[in-house]
Amino acid sequence: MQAEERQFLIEQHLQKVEFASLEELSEKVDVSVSTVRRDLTLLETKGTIRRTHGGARLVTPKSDEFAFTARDTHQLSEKDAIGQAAAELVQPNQGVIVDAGTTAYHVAKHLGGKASHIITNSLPVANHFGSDNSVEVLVTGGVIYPRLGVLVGPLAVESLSKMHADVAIMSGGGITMNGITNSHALLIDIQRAMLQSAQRI
Amino acid sequence: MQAEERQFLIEQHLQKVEFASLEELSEKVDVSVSTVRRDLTLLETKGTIRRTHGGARLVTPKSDEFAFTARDTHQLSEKDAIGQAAAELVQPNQGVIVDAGTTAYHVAKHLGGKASHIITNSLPVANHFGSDNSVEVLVTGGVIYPRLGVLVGPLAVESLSKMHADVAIMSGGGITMNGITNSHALLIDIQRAMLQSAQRI
DNA sequence: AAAAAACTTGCAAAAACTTCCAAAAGTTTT
DNA sequence: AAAACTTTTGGAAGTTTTTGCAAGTTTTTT
Repeated sequence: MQAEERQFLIEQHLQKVEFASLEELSEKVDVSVSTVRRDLTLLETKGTIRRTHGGARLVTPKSDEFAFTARDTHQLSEKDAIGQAAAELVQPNQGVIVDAGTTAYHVAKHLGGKASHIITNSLPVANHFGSDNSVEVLVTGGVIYPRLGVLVGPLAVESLSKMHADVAIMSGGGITMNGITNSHALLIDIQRAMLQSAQRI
Repeated sequence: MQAEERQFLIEQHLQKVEFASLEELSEKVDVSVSTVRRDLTLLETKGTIRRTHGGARLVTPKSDEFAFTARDTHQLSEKDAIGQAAAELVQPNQGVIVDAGTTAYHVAKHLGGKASHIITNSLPVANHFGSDNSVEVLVTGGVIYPRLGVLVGPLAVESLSKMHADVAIMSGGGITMNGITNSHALLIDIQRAMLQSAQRI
């Protein structure tokens, strides 16, 4: 593979996952970490990415429109690690429901080329797969909950009840003795519907 | 094989794969690497290609991004003018259905703060109003038609049939003696549903 | 404050590039 | 049809670039 092609791949991969570790990239393009380092410094001077300790991240986050991505810059590498780990629980060619929420979003980023179809009520997730031909993305209907990019309301619940998936990736606001909780009332109806429609949560 | 034919093949191959190594090209056109090198320097002066270490790449990357926004850069000011004019046909606090398509998108941009609610199956339109509290945005469900960001399929049609709006902003692919036409078969069902659900088209 | 992980710098091996040359292929002249 | 000439091709020699590794330094974690 060519140096330029490699750099292009790195850049492209970062556009998808927003953050990537050196190891990850090294493995992805099959060269030593040293070379990836050199590529990253090069791409950095070009301005498209920014180097960080242990990896690199995109300079201009992909979907900046939603408040959720703004919150999202904290603990990015941790969330990314969670995302990667959770994505590994999904078997190839399974159908996956992806909840709205920052953590679920990070899981979704690692689902490209793995899941056969993805069901979501999250606009950021939908956007992320907008030009990815490898997965079929089903968007539930609904009204947009401003600033979060979540589709809510009867239409969302109703359409979810007609769908089915192998796995549902969901995130909760907190954990109590009685189970997982969430604060947004509108979201609860939807999460209930998701629980109904998936085999494994 | 002729030299010109060979160079044409190289160019054509690069148009497909964007990047190619010397080895790869040498094998493809069955000449030595030296000759490929010479061909590449020639093609480079011609301007269609750029040499790189170990190979060559296309000058004009047919790069990924939304086909939507790519198409969209052409005649931008004209489309914007159309958008503004069409948006003026909408009365304050009306409900508006917005079609997927670049022109309809430009109309939508002028609808903020005017329409009371917007119904759309276009992800770009949905994103545009994602953090706008002045309008309620209803997104139809459906599967994402890759690269265009349009929601299509039965769910999209079905959900549209349950909605109602005062105006529908729609765009067609062409105009014939028999009426307005559109090429994408999947989109036609949706447009029919939109026609049913709006008072004025 | 020590240990681990990640980074930088310098270096040697490997890969790729350029230049030059002789053989092969193609043209023109005799 | 042969001879003389031009162009193209493949390869060799020497130079430059790239790559992976090791030693030493800095940053992060425990």
